[in-house]
Amino acid sequence: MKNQHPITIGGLAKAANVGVETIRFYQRKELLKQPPKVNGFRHYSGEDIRLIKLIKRLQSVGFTLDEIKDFLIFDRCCSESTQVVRQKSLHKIAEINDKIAELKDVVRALETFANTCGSKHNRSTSCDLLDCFENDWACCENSADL
Amino acid sequence: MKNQHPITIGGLAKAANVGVETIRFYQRKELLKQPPKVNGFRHYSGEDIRLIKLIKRLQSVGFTLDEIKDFLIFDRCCSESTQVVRQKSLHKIAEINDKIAELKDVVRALETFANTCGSKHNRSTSCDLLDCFENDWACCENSADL
DNA sequence: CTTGACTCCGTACCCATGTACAGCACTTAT
DNA sequence: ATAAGTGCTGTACATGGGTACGGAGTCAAG
Repeated sequence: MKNQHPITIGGLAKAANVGVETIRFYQRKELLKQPPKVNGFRHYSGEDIRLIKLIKRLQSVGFTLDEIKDFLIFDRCCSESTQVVRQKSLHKIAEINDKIAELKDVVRALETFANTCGSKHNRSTSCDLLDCFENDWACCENSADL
Repeated sequence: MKNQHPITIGGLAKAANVGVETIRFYQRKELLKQPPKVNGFRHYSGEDIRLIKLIKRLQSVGFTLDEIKDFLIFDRCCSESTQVVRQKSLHKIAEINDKIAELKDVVRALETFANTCGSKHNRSTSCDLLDCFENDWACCENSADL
């Protein structure tokens, strides 16, 4: 009886749908902790699979690996008071809400573009798209710089 | 009377709040058209300022330079039918809406984390944050991979 | 006219996020 | 017993998005 073969790096890669090199890279970056080694082979757990999927998901909505690492760290290592952790979470929430608002603006601008500029033929000005964005965004001449 | 000194690359950089090198980089990448040269010096317009600010703004919400270039091109060069442009815009809108939905999930997960895990002291499990994300996200074991 | 600030062009370098590969060890099937 | 297959370590390369720099030309003020 072969003993319940453990998750090695290849299996983890397959399960989490990333390359083995990516896992090693995340370990070097300390996004993933080094798992216990048996005979020089690393043995992973189901939690590692979930963690990698979480990382990929957060990445896909615009977090950098460093940001993700921060997140995981204020969970994983409890040196910080829960107050501090709470603060950071709230801060992050605010940031994300800002981003959502920006994205909504982009959607509105694109809708305007699709409905008017993109469908009419009076394309006299050189940059309708720019106009759409500026109207729906109120950014450019007047507001503080990005 | 000094003749209305024209916008040179340095002025543009200052006005758009980017480095000179960034502007040249965008020109190499064809995100910005080459402006007319006078005595070998490029002269920019107010539209260039607005354009760079737009690029930076789009970038900050997650567009790559290539995507932005596509956008600007289906505005600028009218080789494509308005139908096609319309289609592309609608497609992009759908993508952004997906992203907004994902970001909202992240916010909910973080709120849960801040309100419960982050504030309690019963931190027995090794990864509360992971739990919060999975609960508010329904991703990990069951859904199709990312 | 000289000096300093600015421009031009080209190339090289930087950081983030991987991806590939070389060289060796260990297990397992044939 | 040997060849596949996987793992380990370490280093090198790739791509996106810039950033810096050297050497030369230009322009405007003193």
